[in-house]
Amino acid sequence: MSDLKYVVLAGLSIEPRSGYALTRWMERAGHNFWAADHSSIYPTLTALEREGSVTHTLAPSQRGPQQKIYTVTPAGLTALIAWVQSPVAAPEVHDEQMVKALCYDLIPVEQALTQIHTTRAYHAQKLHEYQAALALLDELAQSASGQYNRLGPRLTLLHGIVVEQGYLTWCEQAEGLLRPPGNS
Amino acid sequence: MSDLKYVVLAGLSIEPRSGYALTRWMERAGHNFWAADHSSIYPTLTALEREGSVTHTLAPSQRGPQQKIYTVTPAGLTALIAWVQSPVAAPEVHDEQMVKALCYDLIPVEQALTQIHTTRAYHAQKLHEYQAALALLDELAQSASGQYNRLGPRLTLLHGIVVEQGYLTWCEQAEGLLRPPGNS
DNA sequence: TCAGGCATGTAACAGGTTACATGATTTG
DNA sequence: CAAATCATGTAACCTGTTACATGCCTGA
Repeated sequence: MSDLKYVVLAGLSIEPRSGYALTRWMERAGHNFWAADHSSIYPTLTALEREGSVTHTLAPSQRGPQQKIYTVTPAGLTALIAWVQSPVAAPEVHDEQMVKALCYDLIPVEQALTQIHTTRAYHAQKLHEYQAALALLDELAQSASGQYNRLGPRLTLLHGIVVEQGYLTWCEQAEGLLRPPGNS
Repeated sequence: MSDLKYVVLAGLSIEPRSGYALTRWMERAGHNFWAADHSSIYPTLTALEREGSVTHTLAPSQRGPQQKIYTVTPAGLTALIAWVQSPVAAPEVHDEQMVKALCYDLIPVEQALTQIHTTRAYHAQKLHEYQAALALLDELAQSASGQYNRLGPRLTLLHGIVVEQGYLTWCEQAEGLLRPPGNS
């Protein structure tokens, strides 16, 4: 039972969705804490359905073919809750930028700085997205009658924001260290 | 050619090491940006040697059996430098805590708070380790004649510190949101 | 009509993890 | 003398990715 199952269950517990919508959601919201591709999500949904954790109903789509809208079953919810209560594992990171930074002594300073600029732009963009999403959440929380006022999505968004801010801080520190001292 | 090859090359470019020492290093320093186990490091070293990127010499050990000390070859260094200069990929994260946080609406607040306390303790510990390592680096940089004064290790340490600080910030925010309002 | 987004899936391959397997040396 | 740490490796399994495969609908 891989963790991806629980990620998918978690995604569906917020709101029933199609595999395609789940993929989109993982790209946007989920990407700051879990990476997954549509080609692993579809088989996971099939497996979850086989074991009785989700069911699907067919629904027409505005654009494109019919969708399978997946919903968490009571059994699936029970399994999800049990997992949520189990001890957390440490986060696992694979950050190429850091491996490259580790080797910045081996390349010209200019190139290292250029690379960091690119990285900074990427994370500034991400920060922007998360902040916009949080603003949207706030709006929905005020207008709607509480069903959009879940803690979960807010917590992960806050995390994303903190992470991106941290990365930007690091970029500045790195630039400071790389730029030759006394170079204005 | 997996990225792990370059992680290993990067680790060896800082200092020639045995597979065991590399594993230790990945656990400590490397764990904040790349997760890998000894059972993937040994085969990677074998592969790197087969393609001429590293060589090894045998060395006796104080404790335990003989070690294979691996060194990066000129060809390996060239390959590493080329990779370092190539565009960076976005970091890939798999953070269980965030998936669970996403589901905190489903469990009692007390349990969520307990889980966050555990997480906070973990990251506080990590922060401590990284700060101690940075202090050690500073010492070495002052005393030794520059060979310990590489930018790379300092950059990744700074990143680790920023990341852990960010995580601690998030834990506080999460506690604030979870704790029932008006509960002193 | 054609490019792009919607929508779902499969197959082959690459990668990493768990567990297995071995054995020396030191510390308590 | 037992446990922990040092030290290196292998094999089976699981998982996930890349690429392949299909087809509808909409807007330019």
